[in-house]
Amino acid sequence: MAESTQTRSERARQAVLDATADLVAEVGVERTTIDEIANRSGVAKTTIYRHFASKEVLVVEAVHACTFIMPAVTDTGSLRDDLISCFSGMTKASFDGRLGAMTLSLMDAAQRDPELGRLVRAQTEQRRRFATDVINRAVARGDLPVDVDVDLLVTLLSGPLVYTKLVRRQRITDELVSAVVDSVLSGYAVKT
Amino acid sequence: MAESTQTRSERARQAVLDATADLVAEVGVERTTIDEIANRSGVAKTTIYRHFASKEVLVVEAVHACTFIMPAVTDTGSLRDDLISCFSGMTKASFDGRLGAMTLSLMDAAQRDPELGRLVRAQTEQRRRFATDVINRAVARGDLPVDVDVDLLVTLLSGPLVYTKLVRRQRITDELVSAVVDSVLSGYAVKT
DNA sequence: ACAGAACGCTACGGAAACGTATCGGCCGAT
DNA sequence: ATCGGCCGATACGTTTCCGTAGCGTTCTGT
Repeated sequence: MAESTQTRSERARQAVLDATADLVAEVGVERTTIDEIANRSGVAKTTIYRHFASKEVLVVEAVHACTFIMPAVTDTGSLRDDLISCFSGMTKASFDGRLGAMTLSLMDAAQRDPELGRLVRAQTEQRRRFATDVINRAVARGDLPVDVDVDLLVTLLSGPLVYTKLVRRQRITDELVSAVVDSVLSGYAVKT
Repeated sequence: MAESTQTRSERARQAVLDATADLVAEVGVERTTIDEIANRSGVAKTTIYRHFASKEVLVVEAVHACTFIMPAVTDTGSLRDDLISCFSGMTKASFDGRLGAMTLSLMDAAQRDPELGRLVRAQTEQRRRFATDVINRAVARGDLPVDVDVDLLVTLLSGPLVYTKLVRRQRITDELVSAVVDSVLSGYAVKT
C-alpha cells in the first residue's frame, strides 16, 4: 500500500499532532507535556522524539496543522449580506471547538516564541484578508468610497467580535454579527 | 514608628508583590517561579511562604494590587471629545507598562484559575463602566437616542482598540482612537 | 520468507520548581 | 539592655518534566 492509506510512521505522526492540538486547547501551551501527549496519542515518548526535535517544534507543527476551514463567502452583491456571511463563518471557524480554545494560550506563548509569533500573525492576517476581499469588491462596485480606509474598516468589524469572544468570553451570536455590521456600515455605506 | 512608614513585614510583603507583578509581566503567569520572585525582591523564599500560602494566591494578590489608575475623564459636553478622552486615557492606563504586558498571560491563566477569572472579569467590567458613564451622560443630554444599546456601543468602541493592541500587537495611536470614535459615532449620533 | 526500518516499553540522568525544616541573626518595642 | 518576633540563608525531600539509551517486538516492502 502506498497512496491509499497512511504508512505506520504517518499514522503515528498524525496521532501525535492531533493529541498535541487537543492538549494545547485543553490546558494551554505551557502545561502541555510530552508525557501526556504520549498517553493520549498512544505513541511512545521515544517515537515522538523520533519525529519532532523538541516540544516547541511539535507545538508549532501541531498548531500549523490546525488550519481553520473558512466556509465559502457568499457574493450576493450586497455588502451587508456578504460581510455578515463572512464574519459569521469566520467566527465559527475560528472560535468554535479546539481552535477557539487554544487562541488565548497561543497568543500568550507567541509573545515569547518567535516561531509561534510568526504563525499567529500569519493566521491573523489570513483571516483579515477574507473581510478585505469582501470590502474591496464593494469598493469596485461603488458601494463604498474609493478612498475608504479598508484596514480600519476590517478592524472596526473584527475588533468587537474578537473582543466579545476573547475578553468578555461571551458567545458570538448571529444577532451580534448583524448588529456590528449594521452599526459600522451605517457610518460608511453609500449603498447597503 | 507606626503609621508614617511601613513595618518590616509590610516592606517585605510589598517587595514580593512588586517583584511578582514584574515577573508576570515579563514571563507570564506560568513561567513565574517563587525562586525568581525571591531573587528579584530580595526576600527569602521562606519569608514569601510566611506571607502567601501558595504561588496561585500570591499571583492573584499581586495582580489585584496592580489596579490601573484611570485618569480623570473630561466632561466637556461633547460626546466625541469625552469618548476620545476616555479611551485615550484608558488605553494608556491599561496597555502601557507592566499592566499591558501581563494582559494576555492573565487572560489565558484566567481560563483555568477561577480566582483569576473573577479578577480579570471584574477589571474588564470596571473599564467598560468608564465608557458607559460617558455614553449615559450623552443620552441624558439628548445627544444619543434613549433606546441606544449602550452595551453594544461600548463593545464597538473598545473592541477595535483592544483587538489592535492584543491581537495585531500594534500601538494604539491617538489617530486610531479618534478614527474609531468618529466612525462609530457617525452611525449613531444625533449631535456630536 | 526475510531483512530492515519503525515502534513500544522500561529505565535512567538531570534540571526545575514546589514547599518545608532548621538555625542563626537582626529588628523593634518595652 | 533585653526579649520575642520576624527575617535570611542553606539545605532538603519530593514531584514533574525533559530528553536519551537499550532492547525486544512488530510492521512493511521486496
